[in-house]
Amino acid sequence: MAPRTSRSVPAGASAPGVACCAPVGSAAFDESAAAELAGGFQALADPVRLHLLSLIAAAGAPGVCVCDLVGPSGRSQPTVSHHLRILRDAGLVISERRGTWAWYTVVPDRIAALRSALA
Amino acid sequence: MAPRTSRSVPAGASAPGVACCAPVGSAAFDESAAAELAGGFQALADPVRLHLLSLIAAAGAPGVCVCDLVGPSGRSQPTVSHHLRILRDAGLVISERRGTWAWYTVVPDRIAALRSALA
DNA sequence: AGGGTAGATTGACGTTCGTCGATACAGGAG
DNA sequence: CTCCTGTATCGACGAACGTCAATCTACCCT
Repeated sequence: MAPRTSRSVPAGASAPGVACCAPVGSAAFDESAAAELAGGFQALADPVRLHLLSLIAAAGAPGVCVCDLVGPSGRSQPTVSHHLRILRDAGLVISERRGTWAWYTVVPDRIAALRSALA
Repeated sequence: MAPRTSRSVPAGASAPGVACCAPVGSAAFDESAAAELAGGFQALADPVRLHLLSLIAAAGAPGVCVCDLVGPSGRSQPTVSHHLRILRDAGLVISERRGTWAWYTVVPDRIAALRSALA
């Protein structure tokens, strides 16, 4: 029993031990929204990126120069650039060139969107 | 210049255009905390797991039977079991056997902890 | 123009991930 | 006890990830 397709035991579920499969009800969000959110969380799913993001966020409005991120991260400069690109592609930070240097700033709205998804 | 080790332009930084590297200040969190958080976010970094978690969360206190998760996820039963194990290892859900079936419930505190990390 | 530096890109390597089929492990039904 | 069903584990495979050395591009300074 329990026809393994979507819900089973539609209403009854009174017999003890046969009460499988409560009505899950709302399927929450669709598949594209899940992929969207997962992409955001995937950008956070790395200690180095989390560290970089915290450093950028702690700098506030002026942002942080990449030259101040390579050292604390303990990774090579290309690796830091790679992670910053992932954070930027995820919409969590934005980059701006000021002269020779590149400055990164957080996107609070994007972070808030991910936070609100964990309601 | 900019000795690429930790912060650069230690004091001077007076010449125009040489003002790189603002003081990042607080290093936010240490490395082990970053790994801890990253592990939590990594569990969320998959559309299937996000979908499963939303289904489990929508069920509330009674939880959800696995037999009701395989269908909506669109994945095979072993794959669903694999993802549920990852969610459980991350502390986001807990599993309980009721007779033949396994029921999953969310751990609100753990989710709240991840949400608060996105301050 | 020429030199020097900050940052991004490329290519390669080993590791981890997501997926499934096959199989093993429960626990109820007869 | 013996079937049967729901769930977890195992093994394997292709894809994606994190990392670095080497290289390239953009920009400032002289």
